[in-house]
Amino acid sequence: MKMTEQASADGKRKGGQRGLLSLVGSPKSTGAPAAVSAHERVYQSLRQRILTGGFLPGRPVTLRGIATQLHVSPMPVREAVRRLIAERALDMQDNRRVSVPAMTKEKFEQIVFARRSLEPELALRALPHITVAKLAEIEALDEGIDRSMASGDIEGYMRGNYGFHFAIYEQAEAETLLALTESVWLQFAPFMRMVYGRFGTAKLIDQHVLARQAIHRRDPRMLAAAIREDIMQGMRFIGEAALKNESSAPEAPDRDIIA
Amino acid sequence: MKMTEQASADGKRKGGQRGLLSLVGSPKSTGAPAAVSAHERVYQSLRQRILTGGFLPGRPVTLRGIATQLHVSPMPVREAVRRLIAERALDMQDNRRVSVPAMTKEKFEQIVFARRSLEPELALRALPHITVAKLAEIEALDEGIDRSMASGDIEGYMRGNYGFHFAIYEQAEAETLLALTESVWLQFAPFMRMVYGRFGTAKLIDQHVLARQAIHRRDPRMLAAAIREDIMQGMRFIGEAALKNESSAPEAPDRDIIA
DNA sequence: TAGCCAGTATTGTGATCACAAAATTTTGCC
DNA sequence: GGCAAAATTTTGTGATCACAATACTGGCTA
Repeated sequence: MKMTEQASADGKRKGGQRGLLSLVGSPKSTGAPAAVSAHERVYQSLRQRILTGGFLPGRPVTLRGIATQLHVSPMPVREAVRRLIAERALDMQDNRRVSVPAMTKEKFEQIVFARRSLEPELALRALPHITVAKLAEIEALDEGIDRSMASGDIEGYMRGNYGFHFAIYEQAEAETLLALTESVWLQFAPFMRMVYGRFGTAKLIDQHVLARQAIHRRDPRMLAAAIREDIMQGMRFIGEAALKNESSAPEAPDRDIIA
Repeated sequence: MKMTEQASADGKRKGGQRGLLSLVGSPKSTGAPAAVSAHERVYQSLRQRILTGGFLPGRPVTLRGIATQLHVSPMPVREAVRRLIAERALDMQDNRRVSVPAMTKEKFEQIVFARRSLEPELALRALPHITVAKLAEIEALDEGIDRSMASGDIEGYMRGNYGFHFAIYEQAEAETLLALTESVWLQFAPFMRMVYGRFGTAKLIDQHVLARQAIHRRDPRMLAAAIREDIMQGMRFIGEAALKNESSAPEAPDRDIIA
């Protein structure tokens, strides 16, 4: 964990400088060229990193550390981190230490429930709006996933999997439900990454083919079932794998959840 | 609910001062006496105000304005507002103008779906953990609601209604699902308030009695049904009332309440 | 060797300043 | 009088500083 190219570490600088750090984060969905704020770029960058498992749960994430890595002052980092804490992607302990929270059995089970409640519905709502061009995009994404699985590229797999699901869900025109689902994904992605890191992606089966077929046939019932099945299969794999070595969690000091 | 003892409104102050303004916000659930940060107090204050409909949708909420009202610098307000934006309780337009977002038909429908998906489940999970003492609390809350309804105290009604539901849901020991639900409530509360402001609370029927009976009888099925029914009845009332004068909202008078 | 304790470095928090983009008000012109 | 353009104020954003609380490190004692 080292930081290349320290900038802005020098002395006096006047406020309001923008436009540095031009190629860090890509906006979540649209390709808007508009000038986004620094904290938005920081947010997107951290978000991407969380979704691909770039943070080890429990390992502290410091404002100044991120700031230096991203060549900004601590200020925009504070706002981005605060936002991610609100989305429950990050967690601040009473130490004031910020980190990706550890997974617990209870939390995991709630996440599965939330996914099952929300995602099939999103897919259902999306179906009528998925154009053939969009379907082609989705299929390309899925083939990328297969390549990542074969080559053991965990980060690529996770990015692809997220992309696949949300390429569908985003068509639902249901921002409110989508936002809830995004929060849920942010909460389990780091854990998913840890499990894959330990057990590899080789044993994974691509459950997306059924969903692709369902979209192609415009079959709502089949699509909802496929998504539901994908969730259950994937989460069961992760859950079981994690249970396997419940034994020696190096530093999992039985954190019960205090509001 | 006003803020006595203005502090820190004077000029120059060095950084890092805590502990002024000690009795503004009450923590969300626990009665922890710990020293909470300023932005936490600001957050709780804004949150309470949003949940009781203290902000008019669309009316801009300025950082410095809130800061002055709450006797803090703009800094903790920034963090609190950022957090509420992440929870979708507030919204920032591309003008950078922050306000409570307006309700749309689509958003409303998604909120109803989310509530139906999450809240009966929370009640179900809560049931085994509700002690008789807790039930007494819940019933007292409900009786407070009746009084508020009768006297037309909209803010009291809304606070009571929130209290009633979350007194139950908090017993579910399901923080993850609870957080999702809280975000949903933050999104429809201001709209709810607007509708009640126009049509009053007199026509409301207290649907909570069934839930109270279900808890008393320890009947899970009945409890889930009662919650579901409460959601549907309440949301239908609001939805229909709002449809009635789809025309134009006649710019309600200036209300400046500090939670 | 293990345990503790002081000293140091690091971290989050809050305040304040500077600046650009908006919004708002005032002015100027027909 | 009406309205566009200019001047002013307000607002969000980012940087920097100060400070208390926490984490870390080294050396010391038993």
